[in-house]
Amino acid sequence: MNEISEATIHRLSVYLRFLQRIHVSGIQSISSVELAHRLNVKSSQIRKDLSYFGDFGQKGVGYNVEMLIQSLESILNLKQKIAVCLVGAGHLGQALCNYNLYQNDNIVIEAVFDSNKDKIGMKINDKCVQSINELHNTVRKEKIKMGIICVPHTSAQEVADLLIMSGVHHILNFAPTTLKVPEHVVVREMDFTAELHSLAFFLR
Amino acid sequence: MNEISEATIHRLSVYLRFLQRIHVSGIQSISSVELAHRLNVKSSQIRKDLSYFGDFGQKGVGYNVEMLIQSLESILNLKQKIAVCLVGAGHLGQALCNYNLYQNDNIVIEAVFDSNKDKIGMKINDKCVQSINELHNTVRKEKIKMGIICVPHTSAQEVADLLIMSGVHHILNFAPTTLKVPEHVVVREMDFTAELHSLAFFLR
DNA sequence: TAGATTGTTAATCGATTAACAATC
DNA sequence: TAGATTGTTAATCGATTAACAATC
Repeated sequence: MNEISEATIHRLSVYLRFLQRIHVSGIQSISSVELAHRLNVKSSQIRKDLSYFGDFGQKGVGYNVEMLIQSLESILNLKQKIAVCLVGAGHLGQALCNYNLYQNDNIVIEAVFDSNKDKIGMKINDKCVQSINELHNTVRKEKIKMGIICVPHTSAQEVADLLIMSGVHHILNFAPTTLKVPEHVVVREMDFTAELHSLAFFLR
Repeated sequence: MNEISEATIHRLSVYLRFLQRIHVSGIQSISSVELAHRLNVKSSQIRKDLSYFGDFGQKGVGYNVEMLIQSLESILNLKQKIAVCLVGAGHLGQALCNYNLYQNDNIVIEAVFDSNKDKIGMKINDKCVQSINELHNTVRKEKIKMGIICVPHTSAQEVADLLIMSGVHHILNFAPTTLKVPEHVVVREMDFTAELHSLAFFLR
């Protein structure tokens, strides 16, 4: 089997989101051409992405929306609850906590940490902000699998090291800095600044 | 000349950020090998990325940090002020407004819009939240070139259309939805959910 | 001069796309 | 059966990397 690319996985998530929405609005079947048209990709791209994981369509007919949603959720590991922690309860961290409310999936922020004494004990979206010193214990107790870093860039590496030491090997990094991590750790960078710079470049 | 890829531009921004930091700490020269090591890329990647735009290094010596910063800022169009507007003054929008304070570049949020009457008139980081009805006029008056969308996914397309109609053709979209835009419009998606799903996939 | 490092070429690698046989 | 659409192959396209001559 060929390696599954990050780009493919990213698109599967986009497909899933769209399918969930049309499912709610009552659409029961869709073709790769129609899906491609709505999501600005090529239909062959969609069929290829799906083909890495199985046969989900029916020739001459298309895909059953409900069934494809189930399959994608299963592929993406979204059938079981995934406990996540968030480090850094500043503006962005608080926004992300609240944002999560809108999601209809099983990825749940179970703990929020900060190093600032003024923030500790504060309630955000029903979660009490804990001291970063609690991180190691809470991660174990709550079986936390993923970490979201929303601290200033000056402490992001330190936080990443702490997460990894505590057994969290899947990290979403909002801090504007490049993290150094061991090979087995998976990091995704949400690089707001780089995207703005890229837009600036294309202004001409 | 070959097409410059989006990936290259993204990396230039990452290089720039790192160089700015080491410049502050007094480092005056760096080689592509050292830079590559710190930023988890290959040194030949860095040299190739730069080669699209000119010769910035000195053989046998490396790159002058100050000079390379100037060159990258110029390439990325960051020498002049770029006026940006933000649509959607919810938690995320507010966080981004404040976040911007930390940036040392010329990309400045000049206006904030919302459709919610309770939000209009509110002050965020010294900017008064304006009604979305003002968008068209303010964009012209303030010469706004880029838009950041932070509204719920249900109104994101509508906001994108309004921005484009008002002359804003460079959009950073934080709403979890795929926008349909004309070919000449540049959109970057900050897809928080897709990144989380991608991490979920790699949990195994 | 010897050592270091660039800029660039050519090779490699991987991802996207078109095309079509299979089949509902 | 005729029309539609999948799953998959092979071709294309583009991006990354290794290697090295040039040169500081």
